[in-house]
Amino acid sequence: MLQDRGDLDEVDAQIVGVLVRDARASNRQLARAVGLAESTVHARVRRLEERGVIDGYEAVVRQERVGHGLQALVHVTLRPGARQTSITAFSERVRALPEVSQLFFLGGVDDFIVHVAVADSSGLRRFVVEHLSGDQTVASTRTSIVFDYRRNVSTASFG
Amino acid sequence: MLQDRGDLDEVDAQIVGVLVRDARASNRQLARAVGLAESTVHARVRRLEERGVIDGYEAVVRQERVGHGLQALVHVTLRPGARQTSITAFSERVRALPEVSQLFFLGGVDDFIVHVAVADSSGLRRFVVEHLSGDQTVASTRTSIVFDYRRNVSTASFG
DNA sequence: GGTGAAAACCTGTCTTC
DNA sequence: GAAGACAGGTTTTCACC
Repeated sequence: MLQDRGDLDEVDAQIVGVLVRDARASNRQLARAVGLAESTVHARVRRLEERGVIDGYEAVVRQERVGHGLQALVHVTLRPGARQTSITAFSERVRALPEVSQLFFLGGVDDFIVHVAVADSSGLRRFVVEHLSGDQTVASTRTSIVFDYRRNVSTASFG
Repeated sequence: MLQDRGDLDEVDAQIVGVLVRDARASNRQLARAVGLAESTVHARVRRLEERGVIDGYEAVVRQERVGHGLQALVHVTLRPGARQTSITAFSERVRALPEVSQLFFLGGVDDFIVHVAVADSSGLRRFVVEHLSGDQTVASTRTSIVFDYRRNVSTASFG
């Protein structure tokens, strides 16, 4: 895997732009979009994957349609004495929990923000108590309900 | 689009589980994974899309490889008098900005948390000043650097 | 890098159960 | 719902530019 950053040319940027919006776009669609041959865009997509610019392709699931009607952000502060190892351990453990959809490790007042999707408020309470407050390394938590959540697949970043 | 929630059967849950991890999995791969015929999983995937369980397919881009070396979460509080309309307007405007990768609308102390990806700290400062602090409806902001960010594509949620 | 062409493979639809 | 079969599209490789 090479180590270049931010040097996507026009065409790569366009390709990424299409794939971010539709991971299943065919090479033919991509070829039309950028004005090159199918085999060429195919090679470029592969290079983007190899370089790690494209890190994978995921289906977007509406959590509320899978019985996860409630989302929350939980701010977590670890105990002041927490070592590197306990931070890593906490992070690894939490991130493996099925309720967790995202984990941010932060600089600032809070050490982590955990984005969770659960069935209802009792599921949320159970999650926080069992997996966060109950952890020895956790000093405090603060939970905010997510009313609305938007992931951006904005046009502007990529051609 | 039907309106059922959380009633995925075993097979649908497995299919979703595979597609969340690899949006480009073929019907053949899915068929093998769940032990049914290709045409059958094909029909099931379509139903999942129609029901809105699967909301789309996106390529995952490593922002740091596209010249966006710095990510931050910006907590935003709007002015107390902010009306429904100004909240909506703020949300729509911010979410369309190319630096914004996610927007959470919250209940609690903060009204919004904005996840941004920018080139560097001066880009971050510019973003916050120009698009957030500068907004009439914004009362205050608090910015935290994201040291590490994990999106979860955990096995456990889906069979 | 880019290309067209060929082979292997996959999707989408239809018919049947 | 599930399955096999088929036509048309798509991916992948390759020899050539």
